[in-house]
Amino acid sequence: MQHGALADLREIPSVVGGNEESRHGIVLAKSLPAKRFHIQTGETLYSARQKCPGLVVVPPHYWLYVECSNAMVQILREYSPEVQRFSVDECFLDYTKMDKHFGDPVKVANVIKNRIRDELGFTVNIGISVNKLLAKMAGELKKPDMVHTLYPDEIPEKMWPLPVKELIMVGRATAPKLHALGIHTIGDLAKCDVQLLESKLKSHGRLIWEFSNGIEGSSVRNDRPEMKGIGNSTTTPFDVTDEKTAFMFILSLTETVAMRLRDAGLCCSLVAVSIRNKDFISYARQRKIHYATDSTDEIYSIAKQLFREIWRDEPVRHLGVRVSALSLGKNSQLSFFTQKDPVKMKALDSAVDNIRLKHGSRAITRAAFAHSGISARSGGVGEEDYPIMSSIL
DNA sequence: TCTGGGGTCCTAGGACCC
DNA sequence: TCTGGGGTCCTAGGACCC
Repeated sequence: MQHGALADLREIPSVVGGNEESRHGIVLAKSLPAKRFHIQTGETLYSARQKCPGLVVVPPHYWLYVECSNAMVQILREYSPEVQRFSVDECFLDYTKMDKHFGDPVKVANVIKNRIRDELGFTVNIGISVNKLLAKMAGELKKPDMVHTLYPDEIPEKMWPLPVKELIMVGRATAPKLHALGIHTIGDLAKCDVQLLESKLKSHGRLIWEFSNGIEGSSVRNDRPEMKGIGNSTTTPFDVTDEKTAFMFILSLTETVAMRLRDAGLCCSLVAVSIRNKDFISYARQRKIHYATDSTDEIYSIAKQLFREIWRDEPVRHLGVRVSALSLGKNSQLSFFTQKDPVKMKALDSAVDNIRLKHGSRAITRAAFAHSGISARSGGVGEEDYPIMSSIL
């Protein structure tokens, strides 16, 4: 709207959606008017259009969302030093003792909400309570542009009547199991016998029972949690039926993963490859390596082995490469067994990284991709070129 | 013109050790 | 005609979040 768009996507049935031609055709986000047609995030654009002919579909602009997210966090930090990013569009803010400086939390929440709307141009919901779980549930109440409280004494009135699937951590698999036990609302869950839930759902049963009673005690962490793994995956634009083509996609994914790994200053000791076939069956294989590496070539070579070991010689629609068991890059243990000179490999990776950082990721690519019709780098949500990675969230 | 991509955590089973 | 118990590490798969 700030750039002169004619229609406000928020006021018409509209969705942000992926590109159907490249088999990315799902709903990523929806407007409230689109929601009234029962369009759901994650469903196919095809099905969304059936529910709402004339639906407006626009492509995503991930880096715009990141910029907006950063601007929002900047405002939040004015009101508390303890702000935890939960996702690109959600934060937790610890207001403990901050009322001495800024006053009543509900009043301040309204000020913050209005500032974000007026200064940044988008609306937010703010939920207030005594812990993160209840604050989050409060934020999910009526939208848009609202402030809600959900204090413990308000739980029976505001949270218990909701369908149990609205509770965080009750998803596609748990909801039907709860329904089978006669549990349909969050209130039903809260009044259910914990022992019974624990026997049916193990520790998850106790967790969601506690949540349904508003019990949750984690703190708002300002620092970013330690990264556990880095992965990229992609739905291929066409079914892959031969190993050679699969290896090209795996290489392009490995390029992204390894660059992110080096950008974060880390090495990995575990490599995993995942496959989804044309019937949507997924499987994966992982291997622990007894040294740590951040080399594109080394990760690629392990990923190729893993693919060979599991591929069922069938049409593939999705491929993924993921590294974990991360350690600090400095002083990394060199392997006795790699054929190539590790010092030279490191220098090569670092030279390529620097060229891409300076001149864009397309400035230098492997010759294998030339005229192949396959992107030399894949993974990531961005339609645009990646600038650099770990610095964002 | 069917069905995305990036994560974390938990559980179960097998191999191996003493 | 038999066959423990405690532990760690590794792999596969599933569930959840946004």
